[in-house]
Amino acid sequence: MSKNLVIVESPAKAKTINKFLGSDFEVTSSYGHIRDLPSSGLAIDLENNYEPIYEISEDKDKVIKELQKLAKKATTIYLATDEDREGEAIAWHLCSVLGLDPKDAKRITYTEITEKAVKFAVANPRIINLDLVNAQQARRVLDRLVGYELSPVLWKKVKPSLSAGRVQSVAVRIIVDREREINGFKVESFFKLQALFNLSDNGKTTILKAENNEKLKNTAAAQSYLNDLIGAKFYVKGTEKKPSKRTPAAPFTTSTLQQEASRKLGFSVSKTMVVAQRLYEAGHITYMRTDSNSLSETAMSSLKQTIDSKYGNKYYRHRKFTTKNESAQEAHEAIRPTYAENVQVSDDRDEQRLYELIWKRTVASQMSDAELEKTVITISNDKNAKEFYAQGEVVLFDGFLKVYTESADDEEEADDSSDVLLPPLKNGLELPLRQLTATERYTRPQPRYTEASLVKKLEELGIGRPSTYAPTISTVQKRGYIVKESREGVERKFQVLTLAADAIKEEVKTEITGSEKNKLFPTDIGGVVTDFLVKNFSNILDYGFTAEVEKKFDDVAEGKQEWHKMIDDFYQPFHKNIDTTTRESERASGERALGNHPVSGEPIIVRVGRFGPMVQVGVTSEDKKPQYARLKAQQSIETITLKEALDLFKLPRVLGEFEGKEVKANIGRFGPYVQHDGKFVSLPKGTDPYEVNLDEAEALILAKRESDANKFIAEFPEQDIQVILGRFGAYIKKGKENYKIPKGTEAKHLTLEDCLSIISEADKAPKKTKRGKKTK
DNA sequence: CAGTGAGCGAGCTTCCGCTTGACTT
Repeated sequence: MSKNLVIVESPAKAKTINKFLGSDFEVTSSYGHIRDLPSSGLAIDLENNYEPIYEISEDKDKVIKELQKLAKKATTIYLATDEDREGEAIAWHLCSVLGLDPKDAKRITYTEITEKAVKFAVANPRIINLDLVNAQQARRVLDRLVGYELSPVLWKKVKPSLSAGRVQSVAVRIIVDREREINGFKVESFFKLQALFNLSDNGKTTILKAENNEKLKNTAAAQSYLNDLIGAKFYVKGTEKKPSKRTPAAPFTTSTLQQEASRKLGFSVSKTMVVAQRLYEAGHITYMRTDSNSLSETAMSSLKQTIDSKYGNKYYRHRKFTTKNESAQEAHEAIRPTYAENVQVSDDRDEQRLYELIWKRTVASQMSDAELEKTVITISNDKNAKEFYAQGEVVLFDGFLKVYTESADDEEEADDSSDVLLPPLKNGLELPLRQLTATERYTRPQPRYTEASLVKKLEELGIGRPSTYAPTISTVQKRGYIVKESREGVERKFQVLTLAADAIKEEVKTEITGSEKNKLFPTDIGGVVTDFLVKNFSNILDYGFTAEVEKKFDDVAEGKQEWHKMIDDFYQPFHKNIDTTTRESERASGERALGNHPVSGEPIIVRVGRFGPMVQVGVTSEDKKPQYARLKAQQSIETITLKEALDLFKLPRVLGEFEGKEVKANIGRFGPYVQHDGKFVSLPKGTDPYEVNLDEAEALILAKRESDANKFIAEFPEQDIQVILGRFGAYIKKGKENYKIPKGTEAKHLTLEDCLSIISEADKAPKKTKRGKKTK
């Protein structure tokens, strides 16, 4: 039987294409890359022109055996991997594994998955583009050289197991730089003005809100401003109307989907990808790792139908979005619903919500502009030349806004002027002043990054790819360079001056400022590593480094540059720098002197030690050892003060005696605790070991005793079996193993026989094996 | 994950970019 074999990258895609091609074709997938550099060792032959030493990727043995089997049966093999640098390389690796000649192989590509496009591709194969393959090899080799030569320098000079790379190190730097910008930001206050007027219309009185963009420097300026307007009469000076319009955003790419899912649904970057993957595999959306904004012709015509029938033809507008990003490779379409007519696709709440987001964004992208009208009323007075402006904006035609509005990153205080309909007012109409306020406001530094806004920044810099944004974010957190945290704000006072009924009133109010939710903060080790790398390898840490090497990869792809030469030009100076840095550079610990101890006069320093950030008092001498203390969770060696550092030596604290035994508070490996009579009790969240008093400690000790007493529901010592009430409910413990109790079983009533049968059932079932790291 | 309360001592750690699965002997 003669058969044609088509190999794509993704199994879900294979399934779809299989439907288009008849029974003469078998479509299968490579599951991404099939060969790569082994994870241990450099695997690049430096003596032999940087020849990469590839091996079949772990866990790809089976895939390859299957491919080889199918290839043997096939008369023609089509390599249909993605149309980009990585896809071309996969096709090339497939040639070597399947014994094909790349100069003779049938390589096919298409940017939209429709029957027409796929059949056309099959009818018009080309051969492998070796220049493009070499560009990929250069990319791969450069990343390996950078990553595997830089990381060991960090092991020697900072701490073992750290990592550095072209992408992750710049990602960390972005966060570190921003944090320092925020720490160095000088907050200034100013006064903002707002006037409220009474507006009478047929006996009904409404309030007209007006502002003035003047910023008053200080309290005195605000006082004199209000003073000048005591007794003033206000008039309408003029009304101006301006039409404006808004256009919809482009359909989603991976990066914009991650940003919107974060803002609108509160999804982390990795959650978005997991949920999108499920929608993709179920056939509800197109591929979710893409950098392209464009929609296929077929998708656009089905969107037209959906919009016409749901909202009417005047809501439809044909739009073609081009991808702005220079680094985009556009091997896929934008992320869109596969069938625009489907609105409800899943019973899973997260899947359905993400799908709706994608649906709305895609549909809106083919809808008409929204037409708006902005009205500005200028208000003058009889005392001086100051003017106020009342602004309103109304939607004349909603267009795409009927379906979707993109949200913004910086959630500035809601814009008052939007959606306010201003009545037509005659010039010269008097507006009685209700009140005029000058409110103290504060300047704000740039906001901290969220996972999603970091992805946006990386994409702007051309760093990383759709398939790596989520893994990169998780790597920098796993290495301990960055933490995602929420932090509580602090109270801040602000003044409010109000002019009403010809009198000025002054008040002081308080607000909460600086609270953060799920933002990215650098750790001290992140700061130390960034400083070390910027100092010694500034070119690689440069925000533009990736963009620069990408240009060179492009030259290789276009056949204008030989790849070994390109790598050699980079590697020679880079490796020399690795050598000198290893030899000459000092160990980096971020050490900073805070001053001297107020009593003993000993020097006090902070630095990152083997177990993390710490304070050291004194230095090692013959008769004295220095004292150490760890920094608290949200403290940093960059910002801690001398006083805060000294406070850290208050632990362990002796709180007093309870039942004749000492009660101590301290912080241990598992967080803060109190210790009494040889027993440890963890402090609950919000209880500070520096503040906790004896009464609170006693209550905690008694509560722990109580829960310990209830902990053992049943015991069968003869079999070493216990039924224990744990944090997540009751469970069975035999020796060192733990066993779940089946749902619906009362733990209290378990007999020894019940336990034994649960245990033997569990032992029979296949054990969940953890996805282990490669072992040789 | 099922309950702990230190302080390595030999050998390993690490990159970026494609893609999903999680076994028989």
